[in-house]
Amino acid sequence: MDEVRSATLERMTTPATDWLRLDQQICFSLNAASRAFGGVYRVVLKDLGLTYSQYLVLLVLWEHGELPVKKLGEHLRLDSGTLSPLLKRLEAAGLVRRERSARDERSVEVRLTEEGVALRERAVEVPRRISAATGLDLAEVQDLRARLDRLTAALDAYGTDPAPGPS
Amino acid sequence: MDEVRSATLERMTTPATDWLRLDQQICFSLNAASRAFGGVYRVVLKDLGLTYSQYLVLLVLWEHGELPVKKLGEHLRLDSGTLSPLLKRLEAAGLVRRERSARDERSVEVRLTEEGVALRERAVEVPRRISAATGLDLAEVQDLRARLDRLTAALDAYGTDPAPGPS
DNA sequence: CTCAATCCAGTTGTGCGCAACTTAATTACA
DNA sequence: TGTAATTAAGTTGCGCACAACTGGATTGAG
Repeated sequence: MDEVRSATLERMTTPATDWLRLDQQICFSLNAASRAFGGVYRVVLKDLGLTYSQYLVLLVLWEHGELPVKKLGEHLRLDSGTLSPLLKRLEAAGLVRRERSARDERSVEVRLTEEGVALRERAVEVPRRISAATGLDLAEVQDLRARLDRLTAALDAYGTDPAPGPS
Repeated sequence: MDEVRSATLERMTTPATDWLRLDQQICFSLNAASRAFGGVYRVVLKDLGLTYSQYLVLLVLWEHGELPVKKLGEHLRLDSGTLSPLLKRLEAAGLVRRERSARDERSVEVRLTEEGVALRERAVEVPRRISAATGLDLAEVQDLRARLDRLTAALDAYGTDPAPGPS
């Protein structure tokens, strides 16, 4: 985007102040959708006694089995500041056990309890109910996911790589 | 991942357990993108001394002028439980004033201070910097916004209107 | 007019997300 | 080998989001 000096041209390009309109902000739509999802998940997960974030942790554990906190965080884009108390709550709920790795005393392995494994049976229906609430078909979901993941990658690069190209 | 034996059936009906994979969850991509945005906004808004949510409140006030808390919440999809403490902080920062409406003593009018109005000048460049970080062009942004807004509407209807069709 | 229902802002309590920090263990290198 | 740098998990502090609730103002049905 170039700087427009001339007053005449300025009328033709959108005035900078219009970019400050709420309904122009992609991030707001994103944020709103994310929170709307939260509301639906809150209802759907109520029976299981889980929050959405706790559900995500269990998804990863159901898929990958025992994992150190670090790896869990890489899958979920969360750090120990978020995960430590969350895992403590999951442990208190009897769904998960944490134990120091023997191989590396810094690391803590997180694994499902019997109860945690068993919960998967009841969680199987969750994605279907969520999918129904979105009203999206598979192709739309995959397209949207791809776009969002690219967007996330671009945003992650900000600061790290302000000029993404051959230097 | 399982080897697919009976191609015809298995292809059409993905095993329910596969729906529990993290990378199938649209909400996770959404959530991740939203948080990635948060990181960029945190950097960009640091100079202004604002959080992203505070910035959104100011966007609405810059656009609409004085508003009661209720209306503010409707624009932002937030309730008083979130807005009250947030507005208190904005007031403490000297950007906003709150006063009981004379016409309706239940209502509280939120208006910008001189300082709050002045901050707009410095905020004008924010959308440009955010836009640069996303790497999206205008058409992509608008398409994505439209999709997300439709998704939000569908999710909002969940519970309220389980069968949205002509009756 | 009356009083019950509704509405608005605010408070409380819980959980998430993240920066900044601490502690302890491991690794690297001089 | 000894020590400095790095790494992992946890803690603290802050702000946001939301459910559930309170208290006071307004509205409306009778």
